[in-house]
Amino acid sequence: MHHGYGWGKMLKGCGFRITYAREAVLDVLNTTEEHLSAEDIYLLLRTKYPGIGLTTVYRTLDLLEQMRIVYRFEFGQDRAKYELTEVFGHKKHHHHLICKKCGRIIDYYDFNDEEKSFINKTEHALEKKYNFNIQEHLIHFYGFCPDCINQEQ
Amino acid sequence: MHHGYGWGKMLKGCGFRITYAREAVLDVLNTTEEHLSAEDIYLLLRTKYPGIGLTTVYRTLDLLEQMRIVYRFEFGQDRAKYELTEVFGHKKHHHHLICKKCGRIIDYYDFNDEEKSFINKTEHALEKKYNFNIQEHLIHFYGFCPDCINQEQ
DNA sequence: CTCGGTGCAAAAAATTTGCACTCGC
DNA sequence: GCGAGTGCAAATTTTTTGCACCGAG
Repeated sequence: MHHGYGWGKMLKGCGFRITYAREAVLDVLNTTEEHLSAEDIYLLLRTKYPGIGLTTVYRTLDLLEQMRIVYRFEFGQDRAKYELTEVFGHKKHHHHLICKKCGRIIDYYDFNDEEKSFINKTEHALEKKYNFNIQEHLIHFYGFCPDCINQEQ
Repeated sequence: MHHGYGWGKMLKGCGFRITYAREAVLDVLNTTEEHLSAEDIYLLLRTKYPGIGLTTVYRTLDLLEQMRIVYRFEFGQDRAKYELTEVFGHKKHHHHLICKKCGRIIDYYDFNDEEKSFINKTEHALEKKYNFNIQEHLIHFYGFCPDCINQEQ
């Protein structure tokens, strides 16, 4: 059985074990394009990997977040959602466009060069000014998607 | 009694009433620089405006968010936090720098013209490409603050 | 005087914890 | 075999809802 994405090595290297539940969660995350909540993952698991509890999914996601294998996002009023980081998943770095009405989330990859240089510059300036060690950023645009614009309040 | 910030007119204009509880919540939001959770606001209220329940604070914040009088933020694992929007508060538009360890939040204003033009450009491009109507953006940088860098994991 | 707004208690929703059992190494 | 990892049930935490009463307009 191969843990093709490097997370196996990553966990082992930090003294954590490779378990059935962890494989299951990572398999689901690798197999979908969607942004999944802990419960979404739990429900998707159950066919292929029966016997895993929701508690374990939460605990696994916490661990994976700490290991920087997944990102945890909070979009709007919903529950937290997770996706693999660039290093461990197959999605490149992207930002989000979120519909305030229906909650639809679009990953967008455009504008990257400009964006990258802007972000780097800002990060450096902030690190210097506030003496912070910046590790990541979050850029979300909120609005109404085409389907919701019509029936907008 | 004057509702000096325009929110009175705003609420009335939309058919909502000016109440003791709403004044109380808005007074607290106006009086602090901090990012406050519903419960923070509830606790701060109690001295000056006794008798208001936490439920009402939640309901008031929901209303104010819908009226675009407050922003609702979710930073990290914490509960949601609120602050007045530019139009109704005394803070200008800003972004956030957040410590992943202690949760400290810094508002920074010193993003330059470059940042503004980058954001505008991006918003327009996204609106065109995805047919979205974009209303706001959220930019957060996450890292470790000076106090936490030392004892970092 | 009439609803919209409110307090309280109770429910729901999301996540975390305690504990005995299991399984990776 | 030892201890990290797990499932289950129960607890917590945060937010929402039901309902009778109150007060703004």
